[in-house]
Amino acid sequence: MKPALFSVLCEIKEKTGLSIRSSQEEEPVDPQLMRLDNMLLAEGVAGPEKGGGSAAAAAAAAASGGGVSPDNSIEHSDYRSKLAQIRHIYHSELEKYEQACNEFTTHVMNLLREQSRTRPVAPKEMERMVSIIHRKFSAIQMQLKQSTCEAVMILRSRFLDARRKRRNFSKQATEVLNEYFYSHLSNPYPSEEAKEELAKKCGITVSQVSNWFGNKRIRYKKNIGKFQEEANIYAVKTAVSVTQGGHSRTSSPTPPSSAGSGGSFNLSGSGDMFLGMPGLNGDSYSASQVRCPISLSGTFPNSSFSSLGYKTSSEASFHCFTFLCCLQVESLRHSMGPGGYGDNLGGGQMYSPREMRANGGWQEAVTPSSVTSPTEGPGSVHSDTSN
DNA sequence: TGGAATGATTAGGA
DNA sequence: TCCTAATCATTCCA
Repeated sequence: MKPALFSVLCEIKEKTGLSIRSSQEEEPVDPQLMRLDNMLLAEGVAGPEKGGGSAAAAAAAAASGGGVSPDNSIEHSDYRSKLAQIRHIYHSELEKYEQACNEFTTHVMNLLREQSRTRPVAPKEMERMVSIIHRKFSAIQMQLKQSTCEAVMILRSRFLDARRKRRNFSKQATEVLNEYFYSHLSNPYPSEEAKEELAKKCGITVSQVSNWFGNKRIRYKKNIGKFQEEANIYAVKTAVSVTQGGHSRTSSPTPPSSAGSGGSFNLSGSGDMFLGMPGLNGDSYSASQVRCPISLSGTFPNSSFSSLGYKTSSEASFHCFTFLCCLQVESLRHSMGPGGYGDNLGGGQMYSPREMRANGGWQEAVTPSSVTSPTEGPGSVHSDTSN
């Protein structure tokens, strides 16, 4: 009687909702769980340990776009160790979770088996019970994954924040950048090649060079007066370096189209601008170059002259002025003759359309005030032939 | 220690 | 993609 009753009960159970419910249990994989899994995999927390942390660190470094600083390796190792810590905690928690899940499932299965002696427990019912337990545990697993992801994100943001810490460029680097800036004041938009050259010379990245020029342009434009003295110093420096090292070139300047004028960027010589040889940007005489002899007297600290090898400011002024007179003649010669500056700029050696646009905007805002001399007279030179 | 200087980041535009 | 302009965050210096 008992077995017969048992089998009938089983049959009834089969026919009722149980079968329906079991079909409903075939749920698709949770998309959120998938996202978390993917993220943990990408961050190197889940999946194979090999290269995970370093790959993520490298990715973070690449994302920041910063240069290679000596501290980078320290920061990377710090990031890696923290990530490894998170990974370790995650895996140990995951292990605990799996263990608990298995233990609980076994426990419930045992209970059901025991109960099956007194009431009908179908295999499907057992399966259903197991899946319910697994679902409950997967919710916990999701929480674990979520908090792990959060931890990684926090670590990452901290790592990137730390990378924001800046170091001032070396004096020499700033000097090089300023030299370029003031010698190309009419168009302070270095080409890609010039940026690379500057970056190499300064020991910084190209993007840092771009940042520097971006900041410099803005700050110069905002406060031209403040930068006037600096501009003068660099103009004289450049003039001196050219006159002292290249008088022969001054007396017989290389035509703008000649080899070497546009192709290579020579910072130390900086002859590009003064010798009627456009630099990489096709620059000719810029505002700063023209301004040089105008505001020399009175505005220069004596130290800047002595450091350049002059005894007095008037000596430097004279030297510079004489030089610019030669320049002026050359300028006229080039602008009138075929293959002069017009040709050169038209050829657009290093001018990109963007640069031309930007240049226009720059000159509109900057050139008038910087070219205008406060002291009109014999020493006053208006030779902005770059326009 | 506060303000200036400066490198980096971000949003929006062309 | 590069630029400007604004802003942030850090470093430097009197």
